Amino acid sequence: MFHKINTIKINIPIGIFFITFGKDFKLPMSKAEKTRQFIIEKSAPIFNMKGYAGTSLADLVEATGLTKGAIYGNFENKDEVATAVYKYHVYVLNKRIANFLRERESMTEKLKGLADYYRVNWKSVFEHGGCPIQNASVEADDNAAFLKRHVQHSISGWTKGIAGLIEEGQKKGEFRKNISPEEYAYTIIMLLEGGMMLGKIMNNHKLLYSALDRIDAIIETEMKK
Amino acid sequence: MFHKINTIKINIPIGIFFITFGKDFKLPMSKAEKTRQFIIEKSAPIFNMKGYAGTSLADLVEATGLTKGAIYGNFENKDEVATAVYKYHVYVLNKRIANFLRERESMTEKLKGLADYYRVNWKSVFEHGGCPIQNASVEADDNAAFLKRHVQHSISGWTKGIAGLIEEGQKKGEFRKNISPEEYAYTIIMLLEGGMMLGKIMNNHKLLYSALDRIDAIIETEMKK
Amino acid sequence: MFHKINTIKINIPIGIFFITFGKDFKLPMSKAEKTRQFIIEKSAPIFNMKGYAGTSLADLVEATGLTKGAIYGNFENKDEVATAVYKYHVYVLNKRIANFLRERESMTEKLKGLADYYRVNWKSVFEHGGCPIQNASVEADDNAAFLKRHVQHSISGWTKGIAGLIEEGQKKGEFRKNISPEEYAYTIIMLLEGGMMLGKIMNNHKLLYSALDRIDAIIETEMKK
Amino acid sequence: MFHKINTIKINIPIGIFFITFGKDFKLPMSKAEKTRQFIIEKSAPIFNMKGYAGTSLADLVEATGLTKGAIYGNFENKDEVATAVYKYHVYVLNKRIANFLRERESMTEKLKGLADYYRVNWKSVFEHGGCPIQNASVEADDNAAFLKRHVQHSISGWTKGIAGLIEEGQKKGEFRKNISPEEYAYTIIMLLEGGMMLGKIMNNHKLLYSALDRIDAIIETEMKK
DNA sequence: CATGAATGAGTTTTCATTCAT
DNA sequence: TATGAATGAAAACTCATTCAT
Repeated sequence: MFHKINTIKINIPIGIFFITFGKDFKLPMSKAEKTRQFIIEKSAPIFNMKGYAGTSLADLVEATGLTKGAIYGNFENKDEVATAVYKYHVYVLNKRIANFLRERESMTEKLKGLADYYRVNWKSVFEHGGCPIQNASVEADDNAAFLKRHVQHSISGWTKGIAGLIEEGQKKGEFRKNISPEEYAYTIIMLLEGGMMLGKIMNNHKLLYSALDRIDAIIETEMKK
Repeated sequence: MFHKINTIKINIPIGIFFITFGKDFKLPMSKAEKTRQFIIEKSAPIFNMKGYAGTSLADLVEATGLTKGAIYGNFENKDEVATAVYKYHVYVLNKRIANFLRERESMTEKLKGLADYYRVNWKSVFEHGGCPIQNASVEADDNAAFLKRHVQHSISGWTKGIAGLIEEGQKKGEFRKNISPEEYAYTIIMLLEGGMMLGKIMNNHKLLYSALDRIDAIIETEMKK
Repeated sequence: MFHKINTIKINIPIGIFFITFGKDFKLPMSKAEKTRQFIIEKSAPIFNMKGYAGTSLADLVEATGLTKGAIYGNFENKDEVATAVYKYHVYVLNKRIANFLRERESMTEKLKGLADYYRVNWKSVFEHGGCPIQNASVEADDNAAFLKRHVQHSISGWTKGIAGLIEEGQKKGEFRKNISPEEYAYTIIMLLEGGMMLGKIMNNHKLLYSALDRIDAIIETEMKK
Repeated sequence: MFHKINTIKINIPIGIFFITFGKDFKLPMSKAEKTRQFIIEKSAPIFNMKGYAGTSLADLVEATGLTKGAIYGNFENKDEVATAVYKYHVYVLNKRIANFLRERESMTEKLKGLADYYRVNWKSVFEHGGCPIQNASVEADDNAAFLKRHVQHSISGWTKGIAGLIEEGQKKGEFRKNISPEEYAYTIIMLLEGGMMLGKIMNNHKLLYSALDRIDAIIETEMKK
């Protein structure tokens, strides 16, 4: 569980990603923190499926079984719930991917593992409303402006994580030295998100797979030595 | 202007895209049709920026200067306005791209022109809320279900348009015969949408450009003979 | 058809009832009169089933196939339509009962025929919303005040019709001289309306029949010599 | 006051009527229950005078001094308010009649007391919109269908109450054994409702009295031994 | 700290009515 | 006279938020 995010920030590299939340350093959670976390976890799928504007406090009351008062006791307003939920989504995604990649050793394997993660988990992702970063990205841009900087931050983080992997691979001699790690990181993310979008709306995971295959091909033909 | 879309459907190939709206066959518009069209055009940017759930009838009243009654006199409900607006967005986008590509002769040029269109127009697209297909795609999937089939239809149409171009290029000997037109069409769309998403949320059109450049590279290295 | 009700009033005794509309003296109807009459006839069942407050102009538009403008061209407002419809209901009811009683010769037969009319026609009456006088009576009293005097007038008319029958029977020696025709008229109406109300709401026409049987019994035991 | 009607049902014979609400067993009311009851009591005369379709939420806001939100916090929708109000009307009517009859000992006296109740209270009943069962009966049948089963239920209840009285009288030797209690119960109700309807719309309580007198006469000549 | 109850401004939609054509 | 199109007020209902307890 993540908590105390406003008071204590600990950056621990887990696998490839720098996770901004404690892991082995969990402080015992106060009741308030537990409720806060409970609200976040129950609200997360709702926000991801209905969007920020489409989710009402009544939805959150239903999802949590708590009262509006309880929600407002733990969050200043709906924006703050949405923000916490968004951060939670990113945290969970990062952690899951980190776990998924942990046992892969070479950077090539780790990078390809990113695509594998979605090959394995596409169904669950589709069913829970798709990629939270994509959803937030599209809605935040004009309508839920308070989310924008968080989305930017998490995309930056993701980019840095992937670029770090590539750099590591360059150091280890797996990848060519003359490629831009950041540029390839962005390319991978674009394909991932583009594939996710098409696959989900068209009810056809093969479209996502096609994007993932292209990522593999890029690694194989453009990045590997 | 487009009108009579329900009664008279004329498929005219404009450039690469088959546009489903009259062109030289415009009937004189009734007052209702004019008002309907007026509402659609004034509402279009609002819906694209605020999303379906984020746009209220009061927003439409403000944008159009008409009364709620007038809007409900011309549309059955908010869904129907949103649907008409979405179709309008797709129509306009198709028409603009068709115009943009008109003078390009080879299929290679036309295909690359698609990327060029966004190189030229990214700013205006960003300012008006981004790609309407992307926006609708993300929101329609779970929250605005009534839009989903329209989004699917327009993505299919777009795919067919691009695939048709590639086939034509294959016939003309510009492109390799052993590639799948549809698969490459989807790849191009994914890169476009992925690049659009990243470029917009990060306030950095160079990220979009990077996707567009990769489209060019794919044409050059994988498609051309 | 009835028409010109505002300009020419002809009281003709048809059977027992004095009908306030022309019968053999129909003037040729103007187009406006025809439309007016058409609106009344099509609206009549709607008002009887949904009530005055529950019937909207949209309902009338749907029922008539005409436009709101057409309705407002022929009636000053919804009240006036409702009033005309109410009068029409009363007229039709009176006429039907008059027809039903025409061939009965003795006043006893005519009086019992009133009950018979409902024994025969209860189903159709139930299906079209029940007794229009009862409906209007209940609604007019507080909510549709403009109707009240018309309801009073028609109940008076109905009372006078029945009382007239009884008087005639007294003159002919069928009925006792010492009973009050008006009082018995009211009693018959009360039983009719009470039976109608119970029968309809309980979905049980036998309750209505029970009221009708009591009317017969009263005639037999209290009125007949 | 009545409350907890859904959780605890206590049937106590009060006079002739079995009342389905606690009497000496009142639990302390929660604030919500108090507000709910407050809304019901303030809304009751409005609904009885204006009818279901004719009563708007704004009317209820005005009558209660509460906000729409407060009303919707205590009732799911307008239907539910109307239903609760109808039940309240029936409850109050039953209780008042039960009180009125309490000290009468013989069943004959109780039965005649029913007519007496209206002889005494006709004015107040007229002023508050008439008989709520009649009003609901007429409107529920076609327009406010959700009320129909409640009206049927309360008419059944009323019938059973009166029939029970008659049976008791039969047992006690007051009434003839060969009459159908239920049939006479219905006859009494019909006369009551028919008289109420005529008396109210004609602004003439003597018409109601005439129905009440006939009830007395029926008891005297047909029921009593 | 959480609840229950309320607020008031907001939502979408429908109303009776009007009026230029 | 009838239509098509609009109005503006009102309809039912929901929203995010507050606060006494």
